[in-house]
Amino acid sequence: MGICLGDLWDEFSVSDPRFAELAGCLSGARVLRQDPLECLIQFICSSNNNIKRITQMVDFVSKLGNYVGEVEGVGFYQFPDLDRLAKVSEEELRKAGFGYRAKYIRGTVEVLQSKPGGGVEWLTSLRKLDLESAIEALTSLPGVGPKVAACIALFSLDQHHAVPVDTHVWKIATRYLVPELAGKRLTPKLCTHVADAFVQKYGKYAGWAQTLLFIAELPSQKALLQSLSNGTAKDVKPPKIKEEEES
DNA sequence: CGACAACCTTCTGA
DNA sequence: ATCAGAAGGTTGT
Repeated sequence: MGICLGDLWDEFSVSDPRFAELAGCLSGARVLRQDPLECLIQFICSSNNNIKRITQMVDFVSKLGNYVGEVEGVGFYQFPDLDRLAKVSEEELRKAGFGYRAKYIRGTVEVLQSKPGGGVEWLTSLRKLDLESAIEALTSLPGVGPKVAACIALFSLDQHHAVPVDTHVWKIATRYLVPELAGKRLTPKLCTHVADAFVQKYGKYAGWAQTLLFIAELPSQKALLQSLSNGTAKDVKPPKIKEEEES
């Protein structure tokens, strides 16, 4: 029954030689099956944003939930439920640095709360829909466009062939998958086109393929991959420490 | 449909 | 030191 992770990477490697080298270094990579509400809120935070700030924002939301415990000096919290999230005002979120995403979160929480059978139940029920319907439902939420919807579908709704197309994936795609589109600007239509191309090439687990290609492209991973192939992993430079001001 | 500006904030590179 | 530009997009026109 279950498909083995190794088999999956091998399968991708057959249809794409580039995978062979990547899968060697990142063979343990996998796609999480996140809690849908947590995933939704997190990816609303991610839009037009950088990883560092996204992390701060997600930390803020997490700490609204119940404290679970501490591991190696790091505190952990239960992700807040819908009712808890509903108690946070747009202003509080803005003060916490959410910017215009504050009203997206507010709006989405409100829409979810208005769902007859319950917002979380509604979200979870999207697992039973086909990808297109799930995306359509998700994009009805404020702050959720095609990219964020695809992320939620892939990372929490069992839609393994959902392919989130953002600026990174677009660059990857125009380099390896659809070179004829290089130079063009990313429109919603081309978004779909790229996603389809991924599915055509990698099949029903296309989202997993996209994820591996994507993380291999992250600067942090690139440095690591580079050092691994050089055998200089121990020479990776530590992150730069902020200089103190003299006054 | 496609193009384009606006949107919060933080960080980076020239 | 300063400042445009980008950062895992979405929305409205």
